[in-house]
Amino acid sequence: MSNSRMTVREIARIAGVSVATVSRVSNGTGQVSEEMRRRVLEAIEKHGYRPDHLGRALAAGRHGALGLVFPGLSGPYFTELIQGFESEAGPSRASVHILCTHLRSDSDAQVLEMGRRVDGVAVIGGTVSDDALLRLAARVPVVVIAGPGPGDIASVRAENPGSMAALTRHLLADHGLRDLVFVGNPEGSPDVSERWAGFRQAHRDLGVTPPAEPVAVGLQQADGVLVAQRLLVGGEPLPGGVVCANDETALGVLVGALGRGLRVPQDLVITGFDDVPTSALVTPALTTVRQPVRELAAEAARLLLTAAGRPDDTPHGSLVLPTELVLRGSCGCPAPSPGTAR
Amino acid sequence: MSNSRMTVREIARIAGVSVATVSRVSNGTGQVSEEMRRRVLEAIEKHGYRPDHLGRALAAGRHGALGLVFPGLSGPYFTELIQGFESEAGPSRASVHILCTHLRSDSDAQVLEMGRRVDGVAVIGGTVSDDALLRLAARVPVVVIAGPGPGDIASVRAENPGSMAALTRHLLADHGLRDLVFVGNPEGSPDVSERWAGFRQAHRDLGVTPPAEPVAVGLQQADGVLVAQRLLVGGEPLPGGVVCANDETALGVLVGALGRGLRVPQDLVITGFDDVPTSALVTPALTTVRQPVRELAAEAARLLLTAAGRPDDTPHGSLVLPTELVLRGSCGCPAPSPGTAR
DNA sequence: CGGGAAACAGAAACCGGTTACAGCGACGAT
DNA sequence: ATCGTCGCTGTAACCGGTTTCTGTTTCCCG
Repeated sequence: MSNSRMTVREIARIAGVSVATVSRVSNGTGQVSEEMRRRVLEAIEKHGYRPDHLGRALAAGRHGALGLVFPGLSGPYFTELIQGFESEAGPSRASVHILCTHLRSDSDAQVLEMGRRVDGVAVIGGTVSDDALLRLAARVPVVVIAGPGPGDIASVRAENPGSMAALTRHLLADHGLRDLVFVGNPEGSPDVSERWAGFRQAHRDLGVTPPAEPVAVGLQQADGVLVAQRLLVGGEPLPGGVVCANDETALGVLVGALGRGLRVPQDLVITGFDDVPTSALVTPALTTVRQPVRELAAEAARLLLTAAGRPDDTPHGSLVLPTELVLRGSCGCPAPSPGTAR
Repeated sequence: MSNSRMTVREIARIAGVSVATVSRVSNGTGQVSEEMRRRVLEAIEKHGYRPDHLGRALAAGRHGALGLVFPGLSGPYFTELIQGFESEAGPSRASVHILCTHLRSDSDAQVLEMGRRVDGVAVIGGTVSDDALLRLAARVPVVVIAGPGPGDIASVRAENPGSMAALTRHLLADHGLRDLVFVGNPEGSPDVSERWAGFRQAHRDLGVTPPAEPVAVGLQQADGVLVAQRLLVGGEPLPGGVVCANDETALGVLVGALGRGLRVPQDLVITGFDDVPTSALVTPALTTVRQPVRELAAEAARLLLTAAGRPDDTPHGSLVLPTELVLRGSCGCPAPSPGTAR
C-alpha cells in the first residue's frame, strides 16, 4: 500500500523479473507473456506502484506540460481563456503551467524559465517583449493568443478591426449618432489597438472625423465605472455614445450611468466587445461583438500539442477566428422579447 | 549560442573539466578555483547552457512546482485567487500547475495525477471528494482553501458565519427589515454553506423566523441577473432584502433591479460578500463583507512551500483570516461622500 | 530432422543533472 | 623529513524511468 518509495527496480525485484519487463507491462508496450504480466501486475497492485512522472519525462525528453502566460488581470475574460486552454490540454494528459506577468519588468526572464519546464507556451498578446518571444520560440513551440506573433511565430486571434468597424458604422449610420468616444487603451493590448483602428476607420469611411484620442483606461469593470464618473458628471455635454474596448468596461459604464439616473439607450448609447454571459442579461442588454474566447485558447493548445509531437518545431501562420456583431438594446436597437433573449 | 542540446557533460568536455565542477560552478556550491570557474563560465556563456529542469528535479527529488485545483468558474474571485497563489509561488521559483475540475466526475483521478507532478497542492473547498483529498495528502502536502479539510489536512479560510450573521443582524435590527431572501447554493461550496448558516443564526438570535430555503443558484454575475428576473417580476411582493452569497451575484441582482426601474435601497436592499473592486464603485455602492482572497491563496502557497522543504509532510491546523463588515449605500446606510469612497 | 522466424526476457546504456567519496598537491607544524 | 590538514578536482554512483540490443526458447515449415 505504501506507494511512496516504490520504483521500477523495486517492483522488478519483488515480481522476480527485470525492470524492462515492468516498464513494458506498465506501458503496455512490447511483448510480454501472460505469466510475466500477471506477476508484475500483482506486484504493482499490491504495493500501489505508479511510475514517477519525473523519471518518465526525463527518459522521454518531454515534460507533458504546456504553459500559459497572461498579464494577471481579473475578470471573466481570463478565466474563460484559462479554461479553454485547460479543457484542451487535460484530455491529452498534459498539465498546464500558468504564469502571471503582472506586467512586471522581470517577466521576460520568467517566461524564458518557463520555456524549459514545458513542451510549448501560449502567450497572451502584449504580455512579454518580442525579443523574449523569439528567444522562447528557439526552444519550444510558441503561439500568441490575441495578438500578432513577431517573426514567423504562430498566432491565434479573433477578427477585431472589421467587426469593430461594422459596429461603429452601425452607430454612425443606422442610429445617426455623432461624438462617439472610445474607451480602452490601445497601447495596452494588440486587441484594443485593432479595435481602436477599426473604430477610426469606420469614421473615415463615412466622412466623419473620429476623436483624436481614446479614453485610455484599463479593461476591468471598475475602470468602466470610473469612466462613467468622469464622463457623465458636471456640465459637460453627454457623448453621443460610449464604445468600449470590452464588455467588462461597458458593463461598468452601464452600471455607472444607470446609477446616475441616466436612461440607456435614450440618454446614452453604450456598446461593448466580447459578449460575456452577463451582457445578454442586463437591462438593457448590451450591444457587443461576440468573440470565441474559449475557442481561441483551445485552438492555441491544439497547435502546441501537435507541434510538441513532432521535431518540426514551432507552428506557423496566423489563424483568425470570426467574430459576430450582436445588436441588442443598449445601442437603441429594439430589444428582443425577453423570452427569446439569448 | 545553440542552447538546445547542451548538457553538463558537453560543457565539461569543452571546458576541459569534470561534470562535478560544472555543476558546482553553475550552482555556486562547493569550492572551485578561480581558474576553473573562469573556464567553465566561459564555456557556459559561449554556448548558452542552462541546466535542464527535469534532470535537476529528478536528482533533487523535487519538482519545484505547486498545484492549484479550482472548479473552473469565471469571475474576479478565481482570477484573484490564482494571482494570490502565483504571486507567492513565483518568487520561490516554483511554477504553478492549475487544474480546472469543471466539476466533472473524473476530477478525483486528475487531482491524484497532479499529485505526482508537484510538491504540494492547494484545493478550493468543494471541488474534489474527501477520499481523493486524503489519498492525495498521503503523497504530498495539501491545503484546502475556503473549506474544511477532512482529517487533519490543513485549511485556510475566511471567517464566514460570524460576519454574515453580523451583516444579517444589521439588516434585521438596524434597518428593521424582514422577509430577507438568501441567494446562493449551500450545497455548492463550503463558503456558501457557512454563510447560509450565519444568515439563519442571526435570524434565530433575534427571534425572527428565517426563510426555510435559500434561492439556490450559482455564483456568477449572470446568476444574479436571473434571480432579479425571477424575483422582481409580476405581482409578487418584493422581498425586504436580497442577501447574496457573493458580490458577483449581488451585482447581477443590482443591475437587474436598476434595469427594471427599481430604486436601491429605497425599493430594495441588496448585499453581497467578498468586496470585489467593482462593489465600491457602483451606485449605490454595495454593502458587503471584505474577504482577503489574495491573502488566502498566498497563505496557502506559503504553507505548501515550507512543508515541501521538510520531510515532515503535510501541514496541520486550520487558519482563519478575519473578515470585515463593509456598510455602504445598498443596505440603506448613508453613502460616504463620493470623494472618500474606497 | 534441420533451419529460420517469431516471441519473449534481461542486461546495460541512456536521459541530464547532483553529490559522496577518493585522490592529489601544497602548505604548515613538529 | 614527515605527517596532517586544507583546498581543489575527478570518478562514479544515483535519481526513476525507457529502450536498444542481445540471447534464449519455442514454433512452424520444408
